[in-house]
Amino acid sequence: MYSFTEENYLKAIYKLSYEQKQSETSTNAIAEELDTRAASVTDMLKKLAEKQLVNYEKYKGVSLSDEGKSVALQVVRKHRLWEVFLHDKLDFGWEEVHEIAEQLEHIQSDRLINRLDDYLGNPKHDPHGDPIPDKSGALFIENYLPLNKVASGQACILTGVSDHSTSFLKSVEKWGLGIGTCLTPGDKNEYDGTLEVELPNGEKIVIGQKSAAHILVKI
Amino acid sequence: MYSFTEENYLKAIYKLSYEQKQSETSTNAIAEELDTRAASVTDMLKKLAEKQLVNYEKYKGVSLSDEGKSVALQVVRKHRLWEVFLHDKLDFGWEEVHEIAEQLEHIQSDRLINRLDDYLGNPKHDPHGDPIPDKSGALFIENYLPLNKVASGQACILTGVSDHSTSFLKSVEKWGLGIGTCLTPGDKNEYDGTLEVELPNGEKIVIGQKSAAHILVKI
DNA sequence: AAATATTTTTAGATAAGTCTAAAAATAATA
DNA sequence: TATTATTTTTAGACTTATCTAAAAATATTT
Ligand SMILES: [Mn+2]
Ligand SMILES: [Mn+2]
Ligand SMILES: [Mn+2]
Ligand SMILES: [Mn+2]
Repeated sequence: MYSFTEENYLKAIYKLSYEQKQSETSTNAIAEELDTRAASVTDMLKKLAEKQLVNYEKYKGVSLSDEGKSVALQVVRKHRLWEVFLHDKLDFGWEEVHEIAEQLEHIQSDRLINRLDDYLGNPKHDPHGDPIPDKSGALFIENYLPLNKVASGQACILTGVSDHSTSFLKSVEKWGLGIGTCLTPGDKNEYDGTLEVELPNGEKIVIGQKSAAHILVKI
Repeated sequence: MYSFTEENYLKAIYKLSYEQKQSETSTNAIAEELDTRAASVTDMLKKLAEKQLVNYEKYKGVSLSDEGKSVALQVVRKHRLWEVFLHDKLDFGWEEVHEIAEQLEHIQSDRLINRLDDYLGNPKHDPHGDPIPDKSGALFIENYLPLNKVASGQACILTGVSDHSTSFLKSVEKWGLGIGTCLTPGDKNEYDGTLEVELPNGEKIVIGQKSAAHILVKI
């Protein structure tokens, strides 16, 4: 239906709008997200507007139309379900699944993705804790809290990460943390920003401010 | 490494060479196999020759180089392993798997395909009975016999099909046949070419000459 | 061998997606 | 407000893959 490239643009616009918490996003932001040039983005935005997938006015930013958002959510659904498959069935680490899912998310077959969903047991989250849209594109959004906002002594559960880079995911794993781990933040070093965190086994680890901001938890 | 399109051309040349039992194949045959025009094929053959993937001389046909054959076999491996996944794990019928595998065969990740292979239990054949090349591209070719060449009364086992069209596969299924079914050909009607075949439960079915030629068996 | 038919290749165009460099619009600063 | 900086768009070119129509080469008939 829509090309590989069109799907990637729609997904990028969706992601940026979501992260920036506003429906409009900019040409430059899209270019950076897709590792391409602003001129290429402008060209594509014109095509997407032509096809009514985005609302676009020159110099005034762009937002997804209903149809565009629906396509983007289907791509996100496919991406996250394939990540679950790679992680749960093929034993790939959570730092490895994203790259392969970037390719698999473009396979066109509703029947395939719905059967995969069933085969995986209709998971609600991907290996990074991100929610998986259902068949109709509905997404249940939970407001998770970054660990650095949690009060000292307040026990909480790791539910996701907001940085998917390999280096960050590997260090989270090295600390012995993963989705579902119970954490209790302790003392914060006001000088260098590091945070002490207690694990269920009583062990205490120290993590930097930046890491604490990308570890999402629920209380 | 190689584009979607390049992979499809290499696979087509491999398939035609294999079917025609000679390494050389023609521009027109490739055009028909890929549902494109002869002029497009000529253009692509020049590019593939440039990249040393095929041996090509104007007006003299084309054959795969060692590297080209290796790429083609990897694509075939991926195609057939994905067909097994779709059939065995996601319960797709053998008439449905090919179309989806045409997309999945282009996913680039050696680690993925090798893990998938292990996950599926290193199958030797796809749902149509076709052999699956191993990691190194080695293919164990068995000489199966079309059912119409089997002597009357000689029991044999269905091991594959040489036509993958939906209509044929559906009719084979309707007769209650599948990979592994034991068959005993009986009387052949010399007038209309139909063949009587006995099944393990004693039931007798009648199939046409064309179908009998596309049902492969071993004795 | 000459005429005809078929196959294959070339020539020139088109579409999708990308790029650089320059121009235009908008935003920030003095 | 005028100047400067940043962002965005246009203009024109390039790549990959495709097409039609015409020319060239090869194969088949008479
Ligand atoms: Mn991902
Ligand atoms: Mn994810
Ligand atoms: Mn197939
Ligand atoms: Mn097959």
